[in-house]
Amino acid sequence: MRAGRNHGSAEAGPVDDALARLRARGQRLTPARRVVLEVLASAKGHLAAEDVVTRATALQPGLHRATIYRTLDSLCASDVVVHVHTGHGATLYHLVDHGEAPHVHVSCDRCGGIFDAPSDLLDVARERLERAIGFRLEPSHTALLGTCAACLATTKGASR
Amino acid sequence: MRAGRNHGSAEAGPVDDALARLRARGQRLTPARRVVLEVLASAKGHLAAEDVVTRATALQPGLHRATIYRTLDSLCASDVVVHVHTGHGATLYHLVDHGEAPHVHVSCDRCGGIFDAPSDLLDVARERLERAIGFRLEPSHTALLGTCAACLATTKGASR
DNA sequence: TTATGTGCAAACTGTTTGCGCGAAG
DNA sequence: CTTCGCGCAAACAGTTTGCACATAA
Repeated sequence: MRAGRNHGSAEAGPVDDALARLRARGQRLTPARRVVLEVLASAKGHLAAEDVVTRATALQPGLHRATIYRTLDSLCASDVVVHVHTGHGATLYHLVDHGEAPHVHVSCDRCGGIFDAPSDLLDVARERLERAIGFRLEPSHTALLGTCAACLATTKGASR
Repeated sequence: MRAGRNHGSAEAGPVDDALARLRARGQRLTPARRVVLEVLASAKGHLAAEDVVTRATALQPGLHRATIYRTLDSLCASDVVVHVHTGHGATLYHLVDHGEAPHVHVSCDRCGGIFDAPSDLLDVARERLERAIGFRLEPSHTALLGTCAACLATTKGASR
């Protein structure tokens, strides 16, 4: 019998799971946080703070921009949510899914698409940096930039 | 007899060298561009656009912010200057030094410091990405994030 | 009851844009 | 002379902050 998607705490769903971890941290359990977590959980992907604002205020009108930024901040501080810098303006957020392998993010310069890559993608680089200059690389904190396959195909033939 | 710093076009200095390449591109040769190139050349490092604004307007008062952003843009388009996204707000610019090996940038989350790493640091990652999802990685377009040796030392003992 | 989160308005950083004048080629 | 760059003001995106009030614990 394989565990399937049975991980984290007690099969309660990612939101309740996250809420539980928040409470364990001594954090307050507010409607705003619940909503933000729900948005992140249902998005199943990477959202910019502004996207979270849009979706969260749709679920709960009156919820303020600033609150959401602060909420995302505190959720990150509690390791319930992680953020990725993309190089293009917006920081992306997503729920930490226990049981899901952490991954590295890759972003296309042209279409802005975000792609997931295996978490060990930067293992070699990490070790080299550590050894060479004592730098501790945080592989999933930055999205790597480049051009995705689809965009490359679009430009096929044009050298530049 | 070794070439020493004798590279690029005719030992004219990086600025004139860049200006020559600009002209070759059919680009106009304006005071603003000259000044921006001088700032970048003398900085010998990575400058945020705002830093360039400060230094350039010091050299030539009246030079406008917007002009500098546009200038940096066009210099990048002409491959005379390159930019790096750091994840923290500001994009960094530096002159393309012919003869100098291109390098990857690494940035410390805590102190914001920028460090150079060998250009082949991401070779493995680049090949894996290409093979796996056809993604063409641009290794020097993003700064990798993490914690530098100095900042790690500062926190020595504190687990978090 | 009390520390902590929230709503609101406003500021702030980094960057872009439309417009008309001016200067490089 | 014509095209391209420049100065200016203004807007823009993304995010942060100070303050007073509300509320989870």
